[in-house]
Amino acid sequence: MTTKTAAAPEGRRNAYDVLQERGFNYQCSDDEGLRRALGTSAVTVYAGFDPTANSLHVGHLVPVMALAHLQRSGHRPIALVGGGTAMIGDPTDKTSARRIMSREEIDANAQAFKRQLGRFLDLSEDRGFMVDNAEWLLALKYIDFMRDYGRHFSVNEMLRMETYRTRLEAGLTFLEFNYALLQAFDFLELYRRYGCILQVGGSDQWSNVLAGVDLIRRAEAGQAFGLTCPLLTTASGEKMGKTAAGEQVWLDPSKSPPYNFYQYWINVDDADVERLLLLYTFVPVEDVRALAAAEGEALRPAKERLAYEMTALVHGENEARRARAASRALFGGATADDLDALAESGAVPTVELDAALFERGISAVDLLVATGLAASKAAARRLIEQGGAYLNGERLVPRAVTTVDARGGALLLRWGKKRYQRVVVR
RNA sequence: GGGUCGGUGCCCGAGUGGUUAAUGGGAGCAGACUGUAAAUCUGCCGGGUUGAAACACCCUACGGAGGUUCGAAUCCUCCCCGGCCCA
Repeated sequence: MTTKTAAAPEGRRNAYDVLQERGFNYQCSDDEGLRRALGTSAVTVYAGFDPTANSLHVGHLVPVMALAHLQRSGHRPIALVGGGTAMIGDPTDKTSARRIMSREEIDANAQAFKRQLGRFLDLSEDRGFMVDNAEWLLALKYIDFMRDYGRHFSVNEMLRMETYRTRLEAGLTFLEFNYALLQAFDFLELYRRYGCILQVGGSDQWSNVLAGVDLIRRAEAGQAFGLTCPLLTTASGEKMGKTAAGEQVWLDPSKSPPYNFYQYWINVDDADVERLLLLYTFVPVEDVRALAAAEGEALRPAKERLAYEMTALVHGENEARRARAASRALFGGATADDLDALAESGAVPTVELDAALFERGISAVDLLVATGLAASKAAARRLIEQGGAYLNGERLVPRAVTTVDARGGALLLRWGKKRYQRVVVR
């Protein structure tokens, strides 16, 4: 895999500058100091991920890419899985407490994370590795912890943090209030065990990151750094990594199929393309600038590049090629027949339906429901009424769909302008 | 523990005995315009049944469980959860 090549295109440039140029640096505890540290020797750096779902999603990926760039510049990344902290829940950006997860669930999620992170980071041997903070957090003794570390934290200071201030109005439990202490302790532990002196995280983690830097100074008189990446929002101000419908875009192909994943990226706002190419791909900066210089429809190649690179990184080149071919065909005016070859490979979203349904004739409404395009019959009716349903490229009216429509044993449904669903008659 | 205010549809937030599937805003979906972009305009926006269509019928819904009433999101009782104040 290309991401695992040791020699970075950036050569021996200071990793700080690489990150700076690509837009990763949002806040830093000490820009000068960090730049110097990164330029002096190989640094051990970590980013944490709480295993609260069985897959990472694209929102996690910015810090991951930051680690990847650092690794390519010769530094050593640690992917910290928050098996211990997941049992508490980070109050940041949440209006209510997170549900408590079981140990088994957390472990299974952590395993899934490791597989996915392996596509971006070389987690073998000495190049980089993964650790689970459950290793030290679960063994903590309350009294010892409070006496040794609790005294380093000022409640006055914590209460001034934005994170807690907002939660003070909605309600905050002591359990969650502790999250910052534990994350700070993680950093300290990694500092002690592996000489880790840098934590990278999303900008929402800023206060937690700083807490760690402070703790290392107070407890060990050591110098560590914190760096946060911009919390991605789209040009229109919404959180990045969610589909229009508000669903997360996952890395797990069973949750977000490669085709959908590809489509997500090709549909981003014009204004976001350049930033996303810089943050989410390894495309050289000059190339990104050139691609993104285009305007209007000419920006399409830039979006295609973004979608392709992302899909290739997450799902591999093969899947990326198939998704791209399917996307081009679907939006290039291809008919159901043209799509057969593509569909064979499974690149186009496809469902199978029993031939008997078509032999006796299935209503347009039922067909939309049966294929999963419509969430309910009411929704399907609504769509047809409004003229947003298409069958084999023609507007679908309320009628029975039969084998006549399924030429070649397949038909192509479209919901609105963008959602395609191929149906194979079996 | 005491007092007090509150828990409404995906979110925010009106409603305080019937005309309420429940004002309004946001989100979302569709159409028009476009470039698989944005903005704008229009329509839709709990589910199901019959139907060409429904102001037709049924179910579910206003934290939970009971009750009062011809009728409740709206009144009463108990419980659960949260804010604020006091301890």
